[in-house]
Formats: sequence, C-alpha cells, structure tokens
Amino acid sequence: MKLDQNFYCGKKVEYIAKGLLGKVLHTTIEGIRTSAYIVETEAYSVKEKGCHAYNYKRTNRTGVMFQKGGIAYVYVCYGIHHLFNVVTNIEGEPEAVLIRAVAPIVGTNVMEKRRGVKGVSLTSGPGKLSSALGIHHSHNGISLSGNIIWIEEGMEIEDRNIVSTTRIGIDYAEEDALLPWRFYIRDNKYISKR
DNA sequence: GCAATGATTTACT
DNA sequence: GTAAATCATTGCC
Repeated sequence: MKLDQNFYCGKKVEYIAKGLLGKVLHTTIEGIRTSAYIVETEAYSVKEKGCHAYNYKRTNRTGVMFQKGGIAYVYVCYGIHHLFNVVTNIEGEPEAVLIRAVAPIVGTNVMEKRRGVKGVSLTSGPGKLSSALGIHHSHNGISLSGNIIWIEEGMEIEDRNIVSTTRIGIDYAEEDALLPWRFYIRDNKYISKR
C-alpha cells in the first residue's frame, strides 16, 4: 500500500522524517525491482541554513523543492554521489527529507552488483543507497506515487526505538547545525557512521 | 565563460 | 584522524 499524498503535505518536516523510519522504499529502475527499509533520515526546511533552499532561495536545482510534497529531489554532491530526498509540504514551501540509510529487503544481489561490495556498506549512507537502488539524478522531480520510485507502509517503529540527534556534514549551517533533525532506528546496523 | 565549492566516500597515515 | 577524488551547480564576470 503506497503512502497517501497527504502523508507528505501539511505536517512538520521533522515529523515526516521521523514517520518515514521503518517505511519501505521501492524502486523499479532499468526494469529491476528493489526494496529496502528506511532506517535513517534527516529533515531540511526552508527556515534553516542547512537547506539548499534556505530563505526561499530558488535556483534550477532547488526549484523541485518548491513543488508540492510527494516527489523525489535527487542531486549530485561532490561530483560523485547521488543524494535522494523526499519533498514535503505544500507548493511554495520548500522542505525535504534526506534518506540517509536503508536496509535491503528485495534485490540485494542487484545492489551488490551495482555497488561492487557486500554487507552493511551496501546502503549505509546517502550516496551508497542511491547507487544501490539505482537512483539517478535523472529521477529528479518524479512523483513518488508512480511506478519508478515509491514508498509503502512498513514496520511500526516504537518511539523509544527512534533516536534523534544532530545532522551530519553541514557544519557551515552554524546554529542550525545543532537542530536534532536526524532520525534513526536504534541499534540498526545499516546506520551511517563517519 | 570561468572559478569555487559541497546534505560524501574511500583510502591512507 | 586526515586528505584526496571529482563534477554538477552556482555565482560572479
């Protein structure tokens, strides 16, 4: 059962980031189906400096985030890595949830082939999981209600098993780097680490 | 048109 | 722990 459009709109982005934990991310790319549990997320909002669209800064890249929630925002970082985000909130209010880590369910062998490695390093990081699932920057702006990338209900995560902490890799965001907007499932081995 | 840089990963000391 | 790889996007000329 795919998540309803309403899941992505009208709620606080940090609440959605938390709610995405335990959900299942599916992709059908190059005709190959893969699925994985979402185990780590980060929230990004227009109101804080960690976000590309901070202070409603609109460029060709961030334009996707100004659209209605429920679409994919994929961009390339450091020239090498594809980062996958879920756009949330209503049109004109750019907010997004970065998927930082997933746990493979279906198509693990395909992910191993795409990544060239096995084990936890398959999907334990934002650049890694995009590569493993076959997410490409050409998927930027596509709907999460379609048949290429979508999210379904997964396991329920109890509140006491959700850890919230500060985000990673955005030291330049100054005081906003201290926001506890990174969420992950306690004791999950696929959590990204430095 | 051109130079600077980054929501990362990997390898090396 | 530190540093290099590597290029799309961005901002300024």
